[in-house]
Amino acid sequence: MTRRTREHRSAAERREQLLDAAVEVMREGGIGAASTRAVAERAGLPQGAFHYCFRSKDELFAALLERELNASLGQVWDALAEVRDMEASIAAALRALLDHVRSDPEYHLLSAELTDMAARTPALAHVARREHTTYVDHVDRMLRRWQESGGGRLSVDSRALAEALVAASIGITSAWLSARDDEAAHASVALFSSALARAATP
Amino acid sequence: MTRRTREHRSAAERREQLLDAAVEVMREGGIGAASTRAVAERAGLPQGAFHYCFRSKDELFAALLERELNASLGQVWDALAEVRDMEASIAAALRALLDHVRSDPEYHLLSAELTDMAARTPALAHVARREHTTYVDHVDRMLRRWQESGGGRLSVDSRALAEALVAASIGITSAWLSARDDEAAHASVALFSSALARAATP
DNA sequence: GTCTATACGTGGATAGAC
DNA sequence: GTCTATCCACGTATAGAC
Repeated sequence: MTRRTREHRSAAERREQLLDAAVEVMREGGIGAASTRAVAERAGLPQGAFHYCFRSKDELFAALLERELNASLGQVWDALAEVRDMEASIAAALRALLDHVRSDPEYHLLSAELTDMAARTPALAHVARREHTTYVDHVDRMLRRWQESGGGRLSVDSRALAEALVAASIGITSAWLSARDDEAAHASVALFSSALARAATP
Repeated sequence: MTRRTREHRSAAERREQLLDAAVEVMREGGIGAASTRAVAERAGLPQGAFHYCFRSKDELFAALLERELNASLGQVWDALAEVRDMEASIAAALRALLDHVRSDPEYHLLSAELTDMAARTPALAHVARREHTTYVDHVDRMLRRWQESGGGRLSVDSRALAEALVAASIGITSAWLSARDDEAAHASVALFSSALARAATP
């Protein structure tokens, strides 16, 4: 006497369920692996369910970008505001990020793929843009907080430094994902921390 | 009296023709758009032609990676060896790279996508790795040439600096592709040039 | 070598029963 | 809201004619 019908769930819940499933599938096989069938099956739903949660596959991608790209990688930068020594705090942030990437490469590979896709798709380009701006804003805020709470004074524009820190973190991440060279990555972290901290503080 | 049969070309030529077509198609629609049909059609060949030039689509991807990822972006770094002022020469290289990206964003978007794909695919991961290493090697060589030809002495390991320069260039490129913010990109170029040059020379 | 035709699978999306 | 069945377009690959 198995139950033939599924629990009744709200559309919103179903959407989340499908988005989670989409991430799982994509982590393993990239964006290309995320067919509506594969995603629905992973979510434990029949394929038809897909289309009363999302009008189309494109709609799922849009929702996914909104949800995932804003996923808080930001917190690795929070230490910036707290530690007094700029070099040490940059190094800590970059190392934390690198640890995160090394512990979950598939996710970061996916994240890169999603960013690419957003940048290429006219209808989604604004998401890529906004996400990047938000990220830089956050780092900028941490830098200004550090300054205001008496850590010291920056000799460069805080936003320019934030932009460079974000670029450095993307570069280190992406280099590691290609080469998987721990030593090289740590050397880059050290060099960037020392160089940027010295350039940014008097 | 139109000709019914096509010129007879060597398999090698056909392969190049298909690879060129694949790049064109992918520039416009990303990797996903490159079906064997689309590629063959773009090359002006019947779809069946695909399979006596490449055993499978995977084989085309492998060939494409070998050909495109080694495509010489390297030359933008050649100035490193020639200019005496380290900060100026780093800035020149990064600016040249940025100009290249701005003049052909689709190609660089594709390049990023190909790198991602290579990193994710076990059978191709070594290509991603080798390509990155080759790139860093090249920058490293330029730095040592600069040193040997009397430009000055580096106070850091040349390879570590090369690694950081490559990471910086990837980060700046990728940030620009997402945000399309010229001002931010130029600010990053300036900051990296000044910070890294000062850290690397006594 | 070159091309046509075709087999066969997969994917997105819909109609309509429950 | 939930699910099944199905349509149709597209994708890869192959067989075999020329």
